[in-house]
Amino acid sequence: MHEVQSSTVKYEALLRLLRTADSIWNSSRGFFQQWDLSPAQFNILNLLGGSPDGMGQSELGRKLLTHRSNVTGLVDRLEAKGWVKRHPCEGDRRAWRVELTESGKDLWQTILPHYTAAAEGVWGTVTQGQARELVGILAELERNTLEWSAKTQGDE
Amino acid sequence: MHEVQSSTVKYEALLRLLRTADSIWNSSRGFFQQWDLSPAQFNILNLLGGSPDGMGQSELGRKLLTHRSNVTGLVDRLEAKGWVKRHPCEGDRRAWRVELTESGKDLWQTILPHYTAAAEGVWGTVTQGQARELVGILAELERNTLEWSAKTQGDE
DNA sequence: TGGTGATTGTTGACATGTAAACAATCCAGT
DNA sequence: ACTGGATTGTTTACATGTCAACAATCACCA
Repeated sequence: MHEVQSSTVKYEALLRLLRTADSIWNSSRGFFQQWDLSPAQFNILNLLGGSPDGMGQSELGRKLLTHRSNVTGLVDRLEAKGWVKRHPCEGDRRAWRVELTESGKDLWQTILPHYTAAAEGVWGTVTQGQARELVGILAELERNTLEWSAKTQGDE
Repeated sequence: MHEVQSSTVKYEALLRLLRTADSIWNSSRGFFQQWDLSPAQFNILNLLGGSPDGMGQSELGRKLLTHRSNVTGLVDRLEAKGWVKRHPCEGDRRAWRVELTESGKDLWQTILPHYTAAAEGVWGTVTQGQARELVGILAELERNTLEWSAKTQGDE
């Protein structure tokens, strides 16, 4: 049995990566459901929770790798539920500062420990060292992806 | 400097995993665009390309980790473009066999080498051995995710 | 001051995704 | 043969995502 073609291994490893991420994302849906949140909505809460001064919608979009037009609807729905509020942004009349409301902060604080515990559980017997190494590889993948996509398609 | 809390490292590694997958998926959109395909549509072609006898829609959904109701629309659009065709399924009058058309096969064969080359490029300096190790960790993550989600939410 | 180009959030059209409900059909056990 | 439970694909309603176009505003420079 000779060495398997590198291209095949890497091609399948890439599919596996996408599949695993999909799997985790999907099962997180059931997890957040108990607080009537979608994974995407929680990501916004989580980002705002670490940002006492709030954040503009375009900035939210950049950090979550999603288009700003998508942020509009996400913030709309979170605002309707009372977890989040739009404030006018001093010094820029185009923009909003999106901030957690008091109950939004409470909700975030409630969820956070459950969330980190669940994340811990997903790793199971994988050691912290392995996790660190994985992060290193992921960083390289992301770098190459962006580089390659800039080369082929330009910046916008 | 003491050891960083394991929970923090693993929590962030998980976010990183999701983010990297998102990044790759997004830039693949630009890649497939040159053949007027979305990533999701290509995944269907790719699955059917390796399945000479075609596949039922529910089966497609299971392999792509997506709901069967979503497959309906994906196959509709691929059929409208002529890459794919629904045949009645012998022995089961509820189901379709979805198969590539001749031009669908051609398209798949055209894209495949570009696709594997791009996948290769994304890995950059990451060795095949590292890729294999990463696959092992991903498998464990997926196993734990499913296990945990079955425990918390039941099977359906 | 005025003009030009970039950035902000929104909208509309559409693709992709979930979930529940539905009719048709299959299947297993009686 | 029949009944009950599972599975198939579709439909509907809705959340999430992309993209292009838009008006308002900002930032900078001549």
